[in-house]
Amino acid sequence: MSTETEPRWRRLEPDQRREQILDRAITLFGERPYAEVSTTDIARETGVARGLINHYFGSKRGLYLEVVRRMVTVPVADRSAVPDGSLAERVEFSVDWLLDVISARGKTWVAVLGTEGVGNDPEVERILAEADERAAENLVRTVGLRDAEPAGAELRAIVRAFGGMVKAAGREWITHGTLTREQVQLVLTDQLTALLGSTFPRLQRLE
Amino acid sequence: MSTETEPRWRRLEPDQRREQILDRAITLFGERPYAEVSTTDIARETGVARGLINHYFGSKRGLYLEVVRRMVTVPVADRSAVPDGSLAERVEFSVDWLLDVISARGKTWVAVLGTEGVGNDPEVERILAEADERAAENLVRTVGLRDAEPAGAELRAIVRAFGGMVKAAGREWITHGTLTREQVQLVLTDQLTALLGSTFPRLQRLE
DNA sequence: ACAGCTTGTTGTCGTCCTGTCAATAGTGGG
DNA sequence: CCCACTATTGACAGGACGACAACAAGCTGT
Repeated sequence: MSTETEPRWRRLEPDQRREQILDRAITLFGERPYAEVSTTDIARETGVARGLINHYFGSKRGLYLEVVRRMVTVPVADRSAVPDGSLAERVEFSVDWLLDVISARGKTWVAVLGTEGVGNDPEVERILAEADERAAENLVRTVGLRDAEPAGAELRAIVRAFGGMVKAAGREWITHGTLTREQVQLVLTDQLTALLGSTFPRLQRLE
Repeated sequence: MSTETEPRWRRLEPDQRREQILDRAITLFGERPYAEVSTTDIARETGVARGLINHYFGSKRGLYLEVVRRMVTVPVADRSAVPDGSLAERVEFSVDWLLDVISARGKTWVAVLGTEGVGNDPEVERILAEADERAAENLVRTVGLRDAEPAGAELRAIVRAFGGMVKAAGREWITHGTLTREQVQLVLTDQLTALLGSTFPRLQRLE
């Protein structure tokens, strides 16, 4: 009779375990509001002791911030595929690429950026602001406008504002189904073209 | 020696007490994230027993939903002051009115709509969706477009999307100070004019 | 003025959640 | 094969939330 010394738990690399917990947390935080998700739930579903969460992330809040950080990280566009044509063409390409990203994340993306709520949270705000900034910079470069040109700050600001419309339009498309992808594509392309080609120059003259 | 029988607590009208608690809750939820605000805090600052909160709002979550509902309620535009001129003029007027509203709420408004986070909360989402819808309807009427015209649903959808840019632009102006009110005014007016006058007609032809 | 009654308000109790920490047990290296 | 390292556990203490029964403020009718 072989004495089965089956271990009660496996010892993993810190990064692996960390990732494991983070994965479950992303799912759960995407399903219910913050307060409704207990660290006990996350631990049980991950199959680890609750204390391990605190060990890796410090606190429930720390884990939450990691989730947010992970979810809002937007991939960088492959700039080699950007056409050399007119502004309108480059804008069209960029918008299409943006919608691809949104489409790929689907409902998960909505669970992140779809819900706004009351509750001043400086940390979360900072994370989201940085993500927006990166996305805006990325878009500006992809479209081919010089970031270093005068009034670059204003340019990025209005592109960030445009980002707000991208999110809202994405929600109309993905969650509510009130607009088709083609319609969203048309609206955003039109708007961004007008913003960069017509409004932005006038904005500089305004000062 | 007059026996001072000073009551330990005053008995208020339900509506008054409710309002009192709600006021403090709005302040506190605006300062810290949901989990950091305890009902004990709210009760202490309001000067009532903690149990009273549960009596009036059922649960902490119930109180929170009331706060959200209260904060996102957008006033209705006074339509008698709307000019009869061209689309561009009416748009300009509407945007100016919108910025007045935002300006009046200031930092409080930002505390509400500024923070997005992870956490799928159907209730909150519904409240915000309804508020967006009302704001969109309101804007459409103010600008003078017939709501009943064909493709009214699409029209409201893209106006709701535009609302996302209004919020984001408002944040740039109010919190970050990266845009002036005049700049925001110009951007939003331009964008909305293009959206309604040029993009929307093409959108209908798309189907 | 006073007793009675309505109901706004309190305080406590049980349950659950979170953060800390010492103890435990996988497991790779010597 | 065994030991040291450390990933992981389990228990403990403080605190938060929701439920509920008891209490008292203040109006009402006499």
